[in-house]
Amino acid sequence: MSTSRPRRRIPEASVARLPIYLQILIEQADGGVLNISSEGLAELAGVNAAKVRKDLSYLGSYGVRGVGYEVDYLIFQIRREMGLDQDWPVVIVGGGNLGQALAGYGGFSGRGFPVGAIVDNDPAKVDTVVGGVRIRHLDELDTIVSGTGIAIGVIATPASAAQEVADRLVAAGITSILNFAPTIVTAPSRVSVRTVDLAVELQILSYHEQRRANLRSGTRTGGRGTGLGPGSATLKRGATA
Amino acid sequence: MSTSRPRRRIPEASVARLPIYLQILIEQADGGVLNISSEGLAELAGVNAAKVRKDLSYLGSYGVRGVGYEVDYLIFQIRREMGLDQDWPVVIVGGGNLGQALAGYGGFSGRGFPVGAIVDNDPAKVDTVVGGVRIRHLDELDTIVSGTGIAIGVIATPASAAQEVADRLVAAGITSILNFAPTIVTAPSRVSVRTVDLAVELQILSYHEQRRANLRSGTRTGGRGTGLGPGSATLKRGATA
DNA sequence: CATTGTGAAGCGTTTCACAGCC
DNA sequence: GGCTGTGAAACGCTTCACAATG
Repeated sequence: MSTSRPRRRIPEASVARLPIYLQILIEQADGGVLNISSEGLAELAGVNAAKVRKDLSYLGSYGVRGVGYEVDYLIFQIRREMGLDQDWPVVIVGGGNLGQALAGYGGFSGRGFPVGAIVDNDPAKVDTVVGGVRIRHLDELDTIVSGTGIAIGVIATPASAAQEVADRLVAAGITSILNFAPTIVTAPSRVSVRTVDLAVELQILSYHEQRRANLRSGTRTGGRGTGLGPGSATLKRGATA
Repeated sequence: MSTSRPRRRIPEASVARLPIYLQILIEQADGGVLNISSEGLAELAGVNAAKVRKDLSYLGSYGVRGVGYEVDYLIFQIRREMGLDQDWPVVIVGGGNLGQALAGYGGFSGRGFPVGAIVDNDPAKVDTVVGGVRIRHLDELDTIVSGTGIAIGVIATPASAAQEVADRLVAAGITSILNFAPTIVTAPSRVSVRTVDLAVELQILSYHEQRRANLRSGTRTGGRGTGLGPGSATLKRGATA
């Protein structure tokens, strides 16, 4: 019974929004809402209604003209299309601050990504328990991956270790990587890599913040003029922890 | 003379990449590299060289034909344009797992975003110390913001509290919000909001993971795990053809 | 007749390709 | 000669607008 098949390729921009719709739809379903229009969903998601319709159209024609979409059915379809009708256990590499937070944070397990394993190369961390999972040694990665079929690795190490860790994850058979280290990691094209750099997000905000400040004061900030010398740019060199 | 500001608006897509170039340039400078070509920078950033040149051109004409870009000078210019020639202290709302990790994570303070304050509404958490900062009560937000001039708020609460927290941040005078709660938060247009939903990132990976699995086998693998994930959707409705 | 699904226009981003300059 | 800076082409995403339809 091949349940599969609207196998068209969904544009990346839409793929990034479907989880957001899903989240909203689940909330609505919990609240007892049975149907929703593209307009209503758009409002809740903070986007344009036409965009919602186009996004949903990539899943198939699951709406009813004049009525809207059946919430439960849409949830089912998005889950199926996104591969969220199964759990995807992850292995977290790095038992430091961030790794511990990720392991303890219910947001992973609660949404279908249970923490299957945590590894670290620091013997002092090995065998401590975080979020109910015992930290194992990085060298056990191969065993863990082949033994559990885990497909997704999360890098929560310092930037300096990230590429090596990525290489080891790939060698162990991981096919998707979520990288929280503030550095680019590369992998063979068969492996998906996404990098989330928390400081980059703040830096983007900083740009807008600064731009508003400049607009308010009308003129350019007198501050540092022609200064060729990074006299002040010598500030903190990122001691990426 | 007159190094007046290149007051043009930088496209968002470029704004999002400049911090990445900056990171790389700082590493290069630390390694003693004095000059870099768009080609070299592109390689390190994992993007196309023309893109690098176009991105940098929004800052002004800071390259030298036939030679490349002076690393230190470029660092200085990107910092200036992004508003990173000053620190932007942040206030973290939520002293739970994620809030603690963010506070302890050197990646914020180390890159110009020191944690100026942490607040929580749980009396049990108030006065505990995280990452060297004492948690204060949420109600002190106004005092904190007006007293310190903090402009950026980080939401690290459960989804259910996020919108209310956002409202309070805005009321307190915050003008940029980085939201880690898995929900949309809205704010007046004068306030910048960015949402980082860690589970969404994993869900995007899931899509690609699942897509690869389907391509390999043609039909859906039974896989491990639960048939239907968490949540309440029980309704399935017939085949999907 | 409210609302979907979708061609087509509009717009921002990426990439090409080469003139301009050191 | 080598590399930047940038018009122009190509691309992908968003939005419009409306015919299709339960």
